[in-house]
Amino acid sequence: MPELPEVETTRRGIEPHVVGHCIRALLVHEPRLRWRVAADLPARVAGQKIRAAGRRAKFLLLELERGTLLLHLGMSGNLRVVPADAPRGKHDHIDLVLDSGELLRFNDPRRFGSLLFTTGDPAVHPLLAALAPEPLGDSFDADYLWRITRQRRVAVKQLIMNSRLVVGVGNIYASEALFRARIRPGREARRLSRPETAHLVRAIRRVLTNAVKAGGTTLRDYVGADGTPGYFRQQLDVYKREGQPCRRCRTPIRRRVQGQRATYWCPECQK
DNA sequence: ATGGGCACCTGGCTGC
DNA sequence: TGCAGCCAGGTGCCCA
Repeated sequence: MPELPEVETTRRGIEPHVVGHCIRALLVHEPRLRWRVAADLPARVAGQKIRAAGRRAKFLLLELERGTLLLHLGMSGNLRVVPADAPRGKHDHIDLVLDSGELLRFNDPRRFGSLLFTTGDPAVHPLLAALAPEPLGDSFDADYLWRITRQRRVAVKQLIMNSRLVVGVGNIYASEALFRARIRPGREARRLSRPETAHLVRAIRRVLTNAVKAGGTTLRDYVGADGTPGYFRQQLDVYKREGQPCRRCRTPIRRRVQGQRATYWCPECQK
């Protein structure tokens, strides 16, 4: 699913439809998500105004007057703004009914997503507290990546997908960023040179930024808040391109499984 | 502390 | 056509 660019695209899409609006009702048609939706959640949020729509890592944060809704899209989730009378489809699990006549509709075939609520500071919520810096924020720089890679023997691809080290980078953009940085995904993290850590930081930031500009990557389930797909797929250099020629050197792109996830790279360009 | 593997769930696609 | 098997954008948890 949804990695940082898809979540950010969703956030930008829903923001103008929700901020300043009041929640009329929360309809939970299927509470069995990654974590069961609390039975008292509808009563707790009904009547509250949505103050802001934020994001932390891959979580969408809807800040209410008293508390914050934490929504995660999992692997296959999407959030759309639809008219209140739009017919429900398969896997439409949750509707947030707004006073505008629209609703936020959460659809998630695999139900790996989640909807949680906290009345405290969301930053200290157990699921957010241990999260690493944002890859597009100031604290994610070459010094930081250099420091956290020094003692680690894990493959660099697995390292950049570890949300305790850097958030937002999922399986697609990990492969893409490493191609851009010309680093092989299987390299031990501690073997990266100082210049390579700088290249990798720049590559991660550039790939994520470009993907946000394109509205994210749609492989199957993902659509933005207005129902349109993301267009970054056509810009992918390696992901899902096994056997196809590298866009730089024409060498066939390779695929292997690393940490139970598919990894793609160019054996010629990446060292 | 680090790292590996499993689990959670549904559905699309491939190949026999 | 049917069906088994594999694959998929995430990540918490358990174990070594």
